[in-house]
Parts: sequence; C-alpha cells; structure tokens
Amino acid sequence: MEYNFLAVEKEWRERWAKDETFKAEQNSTKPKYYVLDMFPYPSGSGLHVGHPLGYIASDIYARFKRHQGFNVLHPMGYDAFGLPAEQYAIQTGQHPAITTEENIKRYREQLDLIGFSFDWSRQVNTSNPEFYRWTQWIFVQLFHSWYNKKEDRAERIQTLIDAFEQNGNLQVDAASDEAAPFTAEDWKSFSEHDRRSILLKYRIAYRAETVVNWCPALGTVLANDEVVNGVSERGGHPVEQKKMMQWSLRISAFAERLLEGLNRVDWSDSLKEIQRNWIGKSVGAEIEFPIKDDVNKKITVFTTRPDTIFGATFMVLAPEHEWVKEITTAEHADEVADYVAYTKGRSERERMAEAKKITGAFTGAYAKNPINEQEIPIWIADYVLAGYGTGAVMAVPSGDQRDWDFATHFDLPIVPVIEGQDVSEGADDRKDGILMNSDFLNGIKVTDAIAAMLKRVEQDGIGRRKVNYKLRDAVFSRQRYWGEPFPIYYRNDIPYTIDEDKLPLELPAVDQFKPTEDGDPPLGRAAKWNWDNAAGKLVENGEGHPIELSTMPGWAGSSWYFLRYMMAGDASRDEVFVSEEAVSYWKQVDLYMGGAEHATGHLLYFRFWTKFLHDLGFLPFDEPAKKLINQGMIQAEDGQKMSKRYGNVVNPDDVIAEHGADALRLHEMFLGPIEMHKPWNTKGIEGVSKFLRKLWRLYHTDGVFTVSDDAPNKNELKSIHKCIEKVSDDMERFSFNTSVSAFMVAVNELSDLKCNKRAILEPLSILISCHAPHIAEELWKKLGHDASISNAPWPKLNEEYLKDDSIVYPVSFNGKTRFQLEMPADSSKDAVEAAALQHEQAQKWLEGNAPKKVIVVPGRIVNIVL
RNA sequence: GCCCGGGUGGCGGAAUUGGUAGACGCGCUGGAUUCAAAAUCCAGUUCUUUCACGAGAGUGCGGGUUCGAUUCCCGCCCCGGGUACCA
Repeated sequence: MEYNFLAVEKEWRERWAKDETFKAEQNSTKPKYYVLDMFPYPSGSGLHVGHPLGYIASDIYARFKRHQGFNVLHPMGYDAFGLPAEQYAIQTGQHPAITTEENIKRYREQLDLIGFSFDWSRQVNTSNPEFYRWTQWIFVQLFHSWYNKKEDRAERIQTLIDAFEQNGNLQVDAASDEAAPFTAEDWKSFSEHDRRSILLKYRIAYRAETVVNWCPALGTVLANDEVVNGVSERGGHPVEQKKMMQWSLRISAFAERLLEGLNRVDWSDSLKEIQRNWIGKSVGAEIEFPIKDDVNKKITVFTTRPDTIFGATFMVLAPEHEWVKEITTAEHADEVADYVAYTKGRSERERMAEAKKITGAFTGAYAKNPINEQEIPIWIADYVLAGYGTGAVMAVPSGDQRDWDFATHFDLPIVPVIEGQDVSEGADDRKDGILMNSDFLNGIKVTDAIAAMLKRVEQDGIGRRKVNYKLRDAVFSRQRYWGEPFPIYYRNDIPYTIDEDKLPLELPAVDQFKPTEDGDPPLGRAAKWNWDNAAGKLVENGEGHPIELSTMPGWAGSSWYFLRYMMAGDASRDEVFVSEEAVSYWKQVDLYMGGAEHATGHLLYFRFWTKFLHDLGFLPFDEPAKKLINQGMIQAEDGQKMSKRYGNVVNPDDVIAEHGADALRLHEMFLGPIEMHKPWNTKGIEGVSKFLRKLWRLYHTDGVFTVSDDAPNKNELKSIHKCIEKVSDDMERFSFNTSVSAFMVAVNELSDLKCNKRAILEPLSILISCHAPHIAEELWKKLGHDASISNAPWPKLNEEYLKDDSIVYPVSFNGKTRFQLEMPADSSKDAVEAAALQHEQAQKWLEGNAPKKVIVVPGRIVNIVL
C-alpha cells in the first residue's frame, strides 16, 4: 500500500489535539525554551503559502528543542485589532468583532492543517477584553510614570511628586516637555489642576499638541512607520501634517538604551542597522550665535562638526523657527512672510516630491560667529527641519552638500576649511585631513580639531556638547473604533485614569463605525460613554465625566503579548498581566521569528515596553527576544508579490489536499535559506512528495510494514550517522533547506543498501520528525511506540561510524585536479606524497622534472607545484 | 545620495575554518517496466571542443594575496531591502 497522507495526517492532527501533546509544562524542572512567531492579523483573505514559511521554520526548531529535552513554549495567537476589519464594518455595518471572530476561525483551520506544534491553550487575542484589560493596565502604568534621566530609568510618578515637594522642578532631570521652572513652595501653592497639568508634561504616556500625520480618508492619525512615501501604509491614502492634541509615548527617552541593547541581542545585522538608523544618534554640540543688532538674542544651532565653524558663511532657520518674525528686517518682511506661507501650504508629499528644489528667503538679519565675530547672513529655508535639533543650522557649504546646494543657488560664499578640500563640484565632507582657514585650528587633524573646538565652546560658555536622536515620541491615539479604549476620563480637561480594578473598559456599542457629524471619533457615538469615578462605572452622557474618544493603535497589544503567553490558564491569570513565577521561569523569548518589515514599528515598541516594564520591576530582563530571525518573503511563481490583485495566490489548503502537509512543510523549507526572498515553485513539490513515498517504502516491503532487528552493518551506520551529524548541525544554524537534502541523501543511500533495520530506521524517523511530523509519527507508531515521537530523545552522533578506512585524495598540479589517489586513512604525509609522485598519471604531468614543492593536507588534498 | 544584503548550470539552490565548484531537488534527454498510462527504476545533463579518451574555460567584471580563492583584500557593474533634507 502506498503512503496515504490524507488519512495519516488527519489521524495525527486529531491525536495531537486530544492528547494535548504540545502543551508546555507550567511547573517544570526541565530547562525552558521559548519559540515565538509574530502573530498574524486575521485578515479576510486567509493564509497563502507565503505566510506559514516562518511558522514552519520556528515549528521545526521548537520540535528539535523538544527532542533535546527542553520544556518548549511555542504559542500562537491573533493581533486582532486593526483597520481592515473596521473599514469592512464601515462599509457593511457588520461589527468588527464578528468579522474578526470569523476570520480567526478560518485562520485556525488553515493553521491546524499544517501540523504545527502550538500550545493553543495559551492563545491570545488582542481584541478580547480579557487581554486588552491588561493593555489598558500597562497604559495606566505608563501614565503614572516619568523618566528619570539621572537614574536613566522610568520611575513611578510619585518619586517625581516627592522631588517637586522638596525642591520644585529645578533639580529634576527628566525627559519631559518644556516646563516653566518652579520651587517647592510654588508646587505646594499650585491647585490640583495646575499640578496635574505640570505632571502631564513629565508622564511617559502624555498628551500634547503635536504635528501628526493626519489621514483624512481614514479619519485618523498615523505613526511615522505607518506612512510610506507620503501616503498611508494601509490603503495608500494621502497624509497631511496637522497639529493636534494627541496621546504620545515618550519612547525618545529610551533612545540610548534602545541603541545599546542592540549590542546584546542576536538579531540580524541588517535589522539592527535599520533600528540604529531609525534611532539616528548624532554626537555634536549646540553653539549659540548672537544676533548682530540684538546681542542678547542668541540663535542656537546643532552641529556634528564644530571644527568647521570657520567655514560657516551663513545661517539657516526652519521657517517655523520661533524668531523668524522678530529678526526679519522691515525690508525683507514681505518676502519672508510669503516664503513662510508657501512652505506652510506645501503638503508632506509635495515636499518629498520636490526634495531637490532649492528654496529659501533672506531675513535681512545677521548673526555673529561666536568664535571669530564674523557677521553672517541669516536665511530661512525648509531644508532645515523645525523638529530636529534646534531648528537652526550654521551652514558650512564646503562640507555639507545641502548647504553647498543652497549657497550655490543663492550665490553665497563657500570657504574650504580642510587642506585639499575640493568644493568646485560639490561639498567635500571628509572626516580626515588637516584644518585650514580656521584660526587656532589650523594645522590640526579633524578629530583633534573637533575635540579642541568642543573644549573652547565650553570654556567660552557659548555652547555645550549635545547628543541628538532622530527617534520621535510615538503618537499613541487613533481616531478609530476597533482598538483598545483609553482608560481615561477628563475632569476640567485634565486626564485621570480609571481605577485598575475597574478594568477592562470595554468598547461601547455604537450605531455606526464612522466619525460623528462633529468630526469626533466613532466612540463619540456611544450613548453611555461617561465615567462616574466614585461609583466606578459607566454613566449616561451628561453625567459623570467624559471618557477619551480615541483608541490605541494597532501596535499596543503586540508590544507585550509575548508575556501573556507565559501565563497558563491558572487563577492568577485574572490577577496580573504576567506573574512573577511565570516570567522568572520563561524569561526572554529564545527565538523570535518574523518579518523584517516590522523593524521600525513593532520591534521597536516591543523593546521599549519591555524596558519600561523592566524599570518598574515587573520583568527580570530588559530585552524581549534574545535571538531573532527574519524569514524572507515567498513571491508568486511569476516573481511578483503574492496578492489577490495579481491573481497569483497559492492557497496552502490546496497544496495540502494534493500533496499533504508534510510535503508542504518540506517544500517550503527546501525552497532555500529561511531569510531569503524566493519565488514559489509548484513543480518542485513533486520532489519532496516523491521523497516521502520513498521514505515510506524504506519501512515497507510490498506494502507491508517490515522492519528487521538485525544488527546494522558499517555502511548503514555510516549513512545514518552522517545524517545525524548534518541535520543536528543544520538545526543549530537554522539551515533547514540543507537538512532536507541530507534526508534525501540518507534515504537514497539506505534504499540502495536495502536497509530495513530498526537500529537505523528508528533514529531516521526522529531526525525527519521536525520537518515532516505526520509521517514520522505514523512510522514511529508502526515501529511499536505508544507515545508521540515528539518527545523521543534526539539521536546521538557516534563519530566512530563516520571514519573511513581509506581516503581518496584529489591530486592536483598547480591547483588543477588531475587524478584520484586512494590511500589508507592512517597514511603518513610522506607516504601520501610518495604515492602521489609515483602514480603513473603523475609522470605525465611531471614530464621528468622534479616538482618545486608538494603540499599534502592530511585527509584533504595533494597539490604538486611544478 | 547614504547604510545594509546579494550576484554560482536551463531553474531553486549546496560548498560550515581558504583545499575535488555545481550536493540535493526541479526541468530536460535516453532507456527499463507496461497493451498503454500513472507510478517506479536505471543512465546522462556547467560551457566549448572531441566519435571517444581527453583538453580548455568557468562562481557579476577587472586586479591582488596564496602552493591553492565561490570563500580573503582593492577598484568597478548589476539586483534587492532600508532610509531620505536628521546638519
């Protein structure tokens, strides 16, 4: 009988579910191993064959770790809040909870077919109140915390209040919005309203008027990583810049630690590099330039090259800079006002599209170079960003291309300050060389000149060393329905948190999912969306206090979900977001598998929340995932992206119906290295199907299961141990494509040897069981085992069996292989050399001459140099 | 522009520390089995040249180091990803 994959796979799916084979132990003396996949957003179109690629790879590794005796946590869940379900709801009136539920059901069916070793008892669903109760709870902690720069950690807001009561805010070094200075006496005299307003500037979850990416079509704000090329990532709608009052999270306070932590995790270099660039650290100085006609007024610039200050021939302010109006002379007032109006009217898209267009206006004012008193004109231009540094730069056209372009366009002087600097065709930003035209820095190397200038700036009191980061605080509110409600109500416009024991604050019913007529978010439609704090419950609108109408963004739940999986279904699940016992046993994720597209979104926020929760003492680690692998994308066979739009989607269900789940798993791995993008290949699956049938035949004679208990011979042992060595090594390197070929080699060899011996076939089925678990379980059962193969110990390599009696040496002349020479394995170097030179073929190449040199690498090669 | 990856047969890819380039699979060619097909099995398959034995070339291109380079170094070209006035 041929292998009936349909029956076998169904049988094992059911048995694994019934026996809870992959349930992680909660109290275990075994070492733990945590394998996590990025959980999917359950979309309406279901999974295509590209989606499970990473899940298959992580599943193989999870199974391998089980064979090695680890207590493996390998969970799965759903990132269920999100825009598509809401867009669908707006169009159809169908509640997103219902469509989400249906989509989850479909996802689960598809996932189950593939034979993953997930522990479903721990599944999470971010849109479930049982889960988002804790997302809201973490938000409450973020609200009641501040960032203490002196201690370099997040702390409870009470330590800040204590500090204010003792010394006011003068001695406090916090990551905060600008707050006017006050003393302890002042603080004590403030009203509650004033105190709360001040504290809001310090909270890690704070509210502030910020310039946000507003998407009118979606009716919401978007985070920077949700905007791609000036349009929304989802839907491709135009995005404009708008000033709005929004909730933000103070991730920028963690910038340095987010950067430093990258050195302690085993993530791909490219991913770390993306995050480093996104965080964008630059070390330099702030230097003050007094204004010529008002020396008390100083413009502060940020520069990473203070050594080039003698090349600063003009100064540029962002059009939004607070002093533009004040310093502009009457003569240039109209021109400057026109330019400011022009830049305001430009959308983000236009700005990006016209990035090369050089525009600007002269203010008529001059600044004094604080080092040499030279007067330089002050311009405004939108190539200087208001939101970065100080919103003003000293322009050094000889060393900065943007300044060079600007100077060339407006005919401003360009002064080289480094010997050999060529500024005829463009700026020359060399970081080596000797300074010139630079007064006391002349003749000094760039690196030393930077140090010397920093010292001078600090001595003269005209500036300070300064580190800037590109990383902006994360806008945390969305004007949408399908997200976590903020556990916040407003008393006199001041936000207050809802008591922790009253959470979750569940999403209210609304008649429609659109914004209100007044332009309020959909939650503005809820009839009962006010809070009575004394009673601790929702009340009719008009009573109590209004509740926040925005909801949290899609990445809220995914920033901490990995912790929730650690909680088994025990009682403490309702008491804490994650218990101390659970987190001290499971600790960090050991292997995280997911797409690189989350580099600047999820993966940054996930690290940020972990650091925050660590600071507050909830977690014994501050990096969530020790190792991370980015699986590549599977493209359609035509090389395009797999998408409904192109009609080139391959559904795993169809592949499984035709070839089985084991074949799908093997084929996806066999396509190539896990991190690489690669096209799907429908034909290629025949190869792995054939392999599975051949494997089956190894255990069967004329369709009847036949295995012998005879002792294996040398060749058989060598074959299986070669496979053990190769596959064990491949597992540790996540090289799952090469292990598939190792299985094929072993099965081909054992078929040739007509081997049906238990001592060989038992370890073989264990080796294959991570990749092709269904067939392996069935063979294991036929071999007489009652228990699942998934806990069978991994076969042990015995190197004795790999050794050969003889070695075939390739003999090359001048590096070109000419013939083979078989020698006993224990032959000495000299014996190999002598045999090679005496070989009849050697004579032909030597042509009677003596070789110049003979190189013998024992066990490897012989090279004869003529 | 800048920063990361990558470039190997008709195709996907292998070669882990510098040591026989092309494992394994797909495709293709020929054969066995079969009434026929499916399935299975056997042989071949980098290119050029040769009836063949063999010989020559060959890992994007050009140089270098080395007895020996897909692997290390220098300079270019192309493809993919990230980022974009971040001073």
